[in-house]
Amino acid sequence: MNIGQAAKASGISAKMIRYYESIGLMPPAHRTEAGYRAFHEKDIHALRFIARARSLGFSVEQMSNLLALWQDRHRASSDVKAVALAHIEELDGKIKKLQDMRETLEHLVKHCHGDARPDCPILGDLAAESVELDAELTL
Amino acid sequence: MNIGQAAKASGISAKMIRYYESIGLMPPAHRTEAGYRAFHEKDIHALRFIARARSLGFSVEQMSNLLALWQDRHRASSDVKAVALAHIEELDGKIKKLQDMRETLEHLVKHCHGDARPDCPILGDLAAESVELDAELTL
DNA sequence: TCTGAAGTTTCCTATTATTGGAAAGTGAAA
DNA sequence: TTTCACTTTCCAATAATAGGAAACTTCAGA
Repeated sequence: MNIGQAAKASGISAKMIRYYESIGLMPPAHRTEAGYRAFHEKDIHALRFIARARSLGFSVEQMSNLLALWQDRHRASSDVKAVALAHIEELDGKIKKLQDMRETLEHLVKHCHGDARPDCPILGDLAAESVELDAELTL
Repeated sequence: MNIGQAAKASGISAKMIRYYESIGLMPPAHRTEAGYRAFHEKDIHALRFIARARSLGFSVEQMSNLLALWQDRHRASSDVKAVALAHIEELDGKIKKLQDMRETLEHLVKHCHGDARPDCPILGDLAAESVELDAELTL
């Protein structure tokens, strides 16, 4: 199987397959005599594993852990669960941050006329004198 | 005001202040005879504006728009509102994506014993044969 | 006035995951 | 044999930020 076919079969671009190999997430692929990478079923499985993990937002480093656990038949499911839970917390943190931003912005938008007049609380907020920072300066 | 003081007063690191200047988000700072950047109140205002916008998740490009609107006394508040609304949609998209990931992962975690045994539905899901991709290949 | 510390300058590097391109080589079919 | 699609490696770019090096400036203390 060439890299192009492996890409189609796994949903990971050829570029990224080479990249994952270069950083050691995937082991060096076998090669044909001419130097073409040759992928076997086992490799495709690993690539799909990676694709799925990526779609769940795992970083390359986390995927590296997951792959190691996956390939260790004697892993404890608690180890896997720990990685997953840590990732959930990470996701929660990001979600919270985005929701906070969204809320603030929503609030500002609600108070903006949104007409031809120039006065706008959104810009007003952005330009507000930040008293807190001044306070910090005097600490 | 030196760059270090400007950094403290605005909450933006000296590195980033130079960066924002280099990409044109901030106009070139005035210079002392020795070549040190000299910041005035007006600059600090702009930097704080940027800091606030950053904290709301606006990208450099969006901030560039907002700054232009801010400095245009005749802007229509509807223009500002449009930028903000577009950003809210962007945030919503990101939030949704993260929540979807979180949900899937939460579901998997719930079904994982999390003990010393090796069987784990999390890895099971990651390693699952992806039938959809095969189907796509035959299109 | 000299000296040293702290601040500043520019330039280069790295990060993360991904995409793009160029130049050269390979595969396969007509 | 030509041609087209594919592959190879290498280099560059993205967005926002951080780190460091070498050279220069400022300023306070001796």
